[in-house]
Amino acid sequence: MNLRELSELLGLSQTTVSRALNGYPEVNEATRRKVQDAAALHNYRPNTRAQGLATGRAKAIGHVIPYSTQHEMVNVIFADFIAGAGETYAEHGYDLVMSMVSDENETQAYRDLTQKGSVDGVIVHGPSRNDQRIELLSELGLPFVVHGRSTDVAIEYACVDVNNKRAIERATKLLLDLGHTRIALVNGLERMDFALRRKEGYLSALKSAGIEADPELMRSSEMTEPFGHGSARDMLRLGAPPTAFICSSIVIAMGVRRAVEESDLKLGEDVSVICFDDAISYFPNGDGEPIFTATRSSVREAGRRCAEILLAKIEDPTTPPHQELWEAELVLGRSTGPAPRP
Amino acid sequence: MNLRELSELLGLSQTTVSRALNGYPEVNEATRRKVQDAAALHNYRPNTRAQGLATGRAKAIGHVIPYSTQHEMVNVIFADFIAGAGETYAEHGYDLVMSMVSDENETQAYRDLTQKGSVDGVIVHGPSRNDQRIELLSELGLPFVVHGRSTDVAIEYACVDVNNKRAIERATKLLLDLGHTRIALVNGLERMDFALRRKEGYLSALKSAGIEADPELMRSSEMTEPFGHGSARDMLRLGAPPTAFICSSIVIAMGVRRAVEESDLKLGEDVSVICFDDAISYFPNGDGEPIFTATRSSVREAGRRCAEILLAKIEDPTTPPHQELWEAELVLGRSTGPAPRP
DNA sequence: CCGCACATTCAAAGCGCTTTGGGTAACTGA
DNA sequence: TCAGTTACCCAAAGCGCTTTGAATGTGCGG
Repeated sequence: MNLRELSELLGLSQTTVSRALNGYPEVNEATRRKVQDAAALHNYRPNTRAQGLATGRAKAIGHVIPYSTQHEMVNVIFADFIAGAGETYAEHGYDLVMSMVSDENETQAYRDLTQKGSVDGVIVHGPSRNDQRIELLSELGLPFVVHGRSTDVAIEYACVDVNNKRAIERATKLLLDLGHTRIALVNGLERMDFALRRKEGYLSALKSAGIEADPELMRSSEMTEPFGHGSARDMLRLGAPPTAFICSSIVIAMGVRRAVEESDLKLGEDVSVICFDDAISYFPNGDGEPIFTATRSSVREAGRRCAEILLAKIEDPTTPPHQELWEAELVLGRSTGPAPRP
Repeated sequence: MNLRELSELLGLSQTTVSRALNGYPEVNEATRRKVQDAAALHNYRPNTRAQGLATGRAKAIGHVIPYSTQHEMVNVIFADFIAGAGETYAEHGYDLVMSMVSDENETQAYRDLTQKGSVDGVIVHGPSRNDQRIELLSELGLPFVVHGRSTDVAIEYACVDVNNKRAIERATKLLLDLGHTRIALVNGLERMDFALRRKEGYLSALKSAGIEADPELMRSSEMTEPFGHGSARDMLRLGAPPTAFICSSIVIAMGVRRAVEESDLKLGEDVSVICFDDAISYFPNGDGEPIFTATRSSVREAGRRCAEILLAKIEDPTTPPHQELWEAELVLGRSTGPAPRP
């Protein structure tokens, strides 16, 4: 059933039917009612492509996901973000289109997306320092919101980010206050902006305490469980092992915990762990009392918020770039305790 | 730059330009070259919506994701599946569109998708027993592939599934052979077809060994870490605790391990664990020797395969529904050992 | 030199929708 | 009664592409 058929059925023009359904005022309420009923009855839904072609809007938001053996973009965190954003899209009648592209084609992918007109805007994931995509997108004039931030970018852009530096600074401070001096940082890939900022926070807290950072206690990589495990295992074998770990993700923390337990050490006693908890739905940080002491900020909520900001920007392109910086809460769990006596 | 502009620029008709770019034979090779060069130079990309409207194909595959507080569809496993499917889509020039819908609207969502013509086909996720979506989709004539299977569905449909029953049957058998008799099953939601089949495998193996299933040793829920943890903790407190666990997911297994360690028991000695390992990229089952003994089947590979089958079906609608049943491999890790002497 | 086949190219219709720019009829006030 | 509104509805253009059907030019055998 398309518009023409429906209008013929009703003995009305396409114009009137279209207007009736889209809530325009210049149509009699009785007529509108009739049209709506008929539309519902025949399960009429306007063809998106035709509608898009006519209006110039795609009613869809793009998420460009580079795939490579280097870095897994489609991960646990991403999944939760998508879930949050997706709900918001749904509420506003937008679709989510994911474009997987091999890394080297990412730039082209944004160009294509704009040219092909298949989306009204995009979300930028996993910004690195001085991320080129931001400049590209503003140049292309495609509305976008960055999940995270990018240091050293001159342009004003919309984003939602957690105060990563502050969060990890506080976490480190807490461990220092508990008497720990050998504190390890098991971080995400340091070309990611969030990882850089977290490292800054870590370093800054150590510095304030007059402690020199030990390169042996800092690792960064893809945030998987085995990475956490391997890092902790190696570090715990050092001559002067750390008594505390800061992990950039709960997934890493789970790996660290495994290594701790394998070494017959007790979490929260012999070794303290604080992680950054993105409140991932499949890895809630315990059901009652949190397992890990953590800096917490819901990535799902971030997804929702990014979507809202982007949609607002699309509805009214004159809105200035909206930046939002969230403070993570520091919640106490069972994984931290005073530094063990030497 | 659109087709008209490009053709005017070249002094050719839109017809010729379109044909040149789409590889039709009735255009002079020299002309084609010129057109292609100009297109590349001006970064011309046909507008998807217009193209879709003209051809009747959307060049996009839909994934309908119900969101509810009941069940998290967008999870770790889903993310990896999407990654696999997405790569295949990309290779074939297809986009992936995700529609989030509240549960109760799922049926309508498929209807809408068909009507709106925004996708050429869909993937059905997480089929339950006698899943209504299958009938609906064949009725609607929208090509689809099911990831998993649905017991009690009369219609022939395309799917890619793992032999869940057989896999868990073998896993249970292994534990029985190792001398375990109190074997727990920590399963996914039993309205999911895969969970049902796994339970069948579990029960069938127990039965063959003449062991009666104990309801206290069977749990099923959303497959989160805390669920695994809680289940194992409770069961280990029983008068006759299990000496082995079968977990429907590596995520559950991680929770079980936590509970085991909290009880000061040793994994692979006091308690054995076998899990179903979907080879999720963020939770590889160890880097060298697997952590968990596991029945393994890559969900990402399944994503790829589902996509291929679906695209083939779309290219040639006459292809009969292709069903594919994979056997999971049973790989030995460090989490299993002989049953402890009582 | 003619007629025919073939190779190229083009104009125009159509995909299903929105929206512009009228129309027509009914209603208003003088 | 009549001009001026107002309310309602419509025909047609246009979004950017593909594709049908026709036109043009070219080369060939006769």
